[in-house]
Amino acid sequence: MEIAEASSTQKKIIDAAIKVFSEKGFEGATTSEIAQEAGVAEGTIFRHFDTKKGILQGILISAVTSFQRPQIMVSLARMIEKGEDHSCVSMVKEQLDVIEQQLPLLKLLFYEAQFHTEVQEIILEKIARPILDLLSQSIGKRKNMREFRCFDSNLMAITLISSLWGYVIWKQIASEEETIDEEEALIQVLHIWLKGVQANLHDC
Amino acid sequence: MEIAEASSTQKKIIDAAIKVFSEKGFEGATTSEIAQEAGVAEGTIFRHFDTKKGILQGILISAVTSFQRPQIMVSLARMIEKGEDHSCVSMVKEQLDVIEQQLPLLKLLFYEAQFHTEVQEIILEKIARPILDLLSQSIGKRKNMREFRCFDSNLMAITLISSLWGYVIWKQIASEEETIDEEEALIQVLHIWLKGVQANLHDC
Amino acid sequence: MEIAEASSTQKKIIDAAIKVFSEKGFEGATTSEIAQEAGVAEGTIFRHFDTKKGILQGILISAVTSFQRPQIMVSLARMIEKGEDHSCVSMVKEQLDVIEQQLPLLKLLFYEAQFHTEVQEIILEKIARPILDLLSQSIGKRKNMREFRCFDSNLMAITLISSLWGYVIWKQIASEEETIDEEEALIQVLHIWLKGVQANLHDC
Amino acid sequence: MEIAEASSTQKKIIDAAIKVFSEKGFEGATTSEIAQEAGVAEGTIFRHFDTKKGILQGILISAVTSFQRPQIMVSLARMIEKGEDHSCVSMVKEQLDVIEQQLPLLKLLFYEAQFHTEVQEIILEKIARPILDLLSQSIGKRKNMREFRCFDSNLMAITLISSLWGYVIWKQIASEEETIDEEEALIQVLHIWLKGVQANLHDC
DNA sequence: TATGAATGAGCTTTCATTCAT
DNA sequence: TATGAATGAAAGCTCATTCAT
Repeated sequence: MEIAEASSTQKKIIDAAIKVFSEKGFEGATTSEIAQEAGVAEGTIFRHFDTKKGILQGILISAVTSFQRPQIMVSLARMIEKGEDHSCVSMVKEQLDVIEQQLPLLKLLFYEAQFHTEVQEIILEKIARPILDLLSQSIGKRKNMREFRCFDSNLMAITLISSLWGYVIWKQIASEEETIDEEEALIQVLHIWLKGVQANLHDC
Repeated sequence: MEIAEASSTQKKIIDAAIKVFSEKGFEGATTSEIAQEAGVAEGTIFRHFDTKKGILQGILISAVTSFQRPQIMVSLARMIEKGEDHSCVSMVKEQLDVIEQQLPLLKLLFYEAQFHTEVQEIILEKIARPILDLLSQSIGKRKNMREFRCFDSNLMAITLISSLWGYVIWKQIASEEETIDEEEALIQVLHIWLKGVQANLHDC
Repeated sequence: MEIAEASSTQKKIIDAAIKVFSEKGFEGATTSEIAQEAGVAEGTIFRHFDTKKGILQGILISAVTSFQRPQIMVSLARMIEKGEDHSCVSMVKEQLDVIEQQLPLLKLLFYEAQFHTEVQEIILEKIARPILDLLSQSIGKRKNMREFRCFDSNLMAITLISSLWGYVIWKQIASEEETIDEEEALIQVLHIWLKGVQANLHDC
Repeated sequence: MEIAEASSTQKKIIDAAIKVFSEKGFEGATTSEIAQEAGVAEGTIFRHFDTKKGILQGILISAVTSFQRPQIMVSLARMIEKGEDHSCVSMVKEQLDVIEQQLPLLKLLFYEAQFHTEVQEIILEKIARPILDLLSQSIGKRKNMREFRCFDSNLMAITLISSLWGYVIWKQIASEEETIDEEEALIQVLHIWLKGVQANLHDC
């Protein structure tokens, strides 16, 4: 399994880079630190990636695979199509925990996108757009059934995603504060959104 | 007026640093670039700030003044207390534009907060917390009047703020796309939230 | 004398670089070695020259000044115009010693010219061409007086220069061998050339 | 025929190294580039040569074979012994073209000789000295016949070689200029030298 | 106080060389 | 024997910081 082994070095570097970039930011991280974390020589990094920026793109490519159609979004879409569903909420909760673990990576990618056009384009086309489309479609179906208000579907999707995002970020920041039960909090966030987008009888 | 002059130099540096940090990020920016942008010698920077990080804190301090109780939040609080108010919406819209102009700075501060504890603390205590308290209080009043659902006030506030934040970020990213009228979009976002938090008669 | 001092750092670097490049070649030399030789910090080099190659160009520029119309060539031109002149020979000898001291630098510049177009162009236009023109003109005058053969003037000049160059190089390489007296050798080289280019009565 | 194959690999490496060294200089060339040019793995180079410098010596050894008694020098020696001979001139011309094709290699070897004693010694003993001896002997014979001036034989030989060398280099550098016919130029160079060394009746 | 040349530690990157396969 | 991934020392270069003026 030579190929597997070859790519295993690459994987080690990617994993180390995710860790170090997440902790220090892209510019704040050093290749020597990444090498050490990966347990390889610094020169080895540059046999696998042309430049330091190349590592970032490598991370992105590997991230695209796992974020392109994240399970949480599929669950959310299902929840939207079927109306609120408590079994669904617990699934969403579970998957939100996964997202939280990757929060530093996500923040890194979204932030660095400002400075690296290639990164921005890939994130937009391969991550943000597919997710948004997925949710927009589900939202559109409910709109057609007159169950959701006839607002802009994208906007409704964004409202949902950013509410969840805001909740996750807040949990991180205010970690030591007295907060309500996590599952309860998630339910409240989803309830607010669901009720917010529900159509009145005489709407539209 | 030497003091005035000194502080004017300081202001020039702060302004230049905001520009350069916003464009390149904190680590990506160089003090020499900031000096050039400010029209001062590189050494001069270090008469006003001990270290590069000191400039970031300087920015933060000057930002705290303008963000501590930003007009937009006051308007939002008023809107919450009085119920939806169209005159209020147009004010919110106006102030959201101001926010948008400072978006790079805000993103910078929020992002760098991860890596610099002092920055994080100041943002939390001087910006995030006051804003959240302001909104939470207004929300609390409506809750007491049984007009808002008896959800966690902080959570409701976060849902509102992050919906608006998400909307602003999306506008930036998807700038060239066909989007609905900005004012209409803002109204939709606020409507979703307002309806989402409104109490049913038999709630709680 | 601040200006003098500022440029003195630059001069120190140039002088050190001439020494190190001459000893190790351009690629074989390191900037750290140059810095050490110059007695400055390595970083200082890059305040004065953008890149390592920039140092080479800096050397060239300073060399152009001293080689553009080297005294030896003026003496040679005079010798050519007046016919052989023993006082002239001793002057040429003297100046040839100067050239010899700068031999490593000259070899460096001529050799590196192969790899750096900018260097090549400057050497050609600012050093080689003026020298060749100077000699060609003097040769031309004698040709017009029917005292020199009607060969190509440039070619005659090249024959002279390269004979001298060959002699100097040989002296270096075969330094420890028994060689004839230097002044005598020089006279012989010049005699060969002078007799070689002299016109017969019935020439042309 | 493993030995034959091995040596063929070695030859491929030598040929590639000549090309790459000629184009980039010794220090400027990389072993990876040589490997690629040779169509072998980088590691393979080090099965045939201990170090990078070893390749240079390998080149030198293979060059010694072809330069030790180059045909052009034999032709020149014959020309000297017999006096000017037009059939000889055209042969010299032909062989000078061969030299020109190997000019980069020759320049490389002569230049690098400065930095590598072993290279210098081999060039001196195996190339320069034999050539010089060959010409000196022929010159000596004419001197004995009172047909050449009683100058130092080595010096006369050097004058001849460097005139030709200077001519070849000049052709390269000033390639795009209007120059006289190559054969005519060569004849002029040789005429200048021949007439320059010819004895007057009452010489010595 | 403001300057900007100098600093030197530390960065990203290169490359001759090694070695398990 | 040939391979090419891995190595790590050292390269060129950057930049926050200092300090004499």
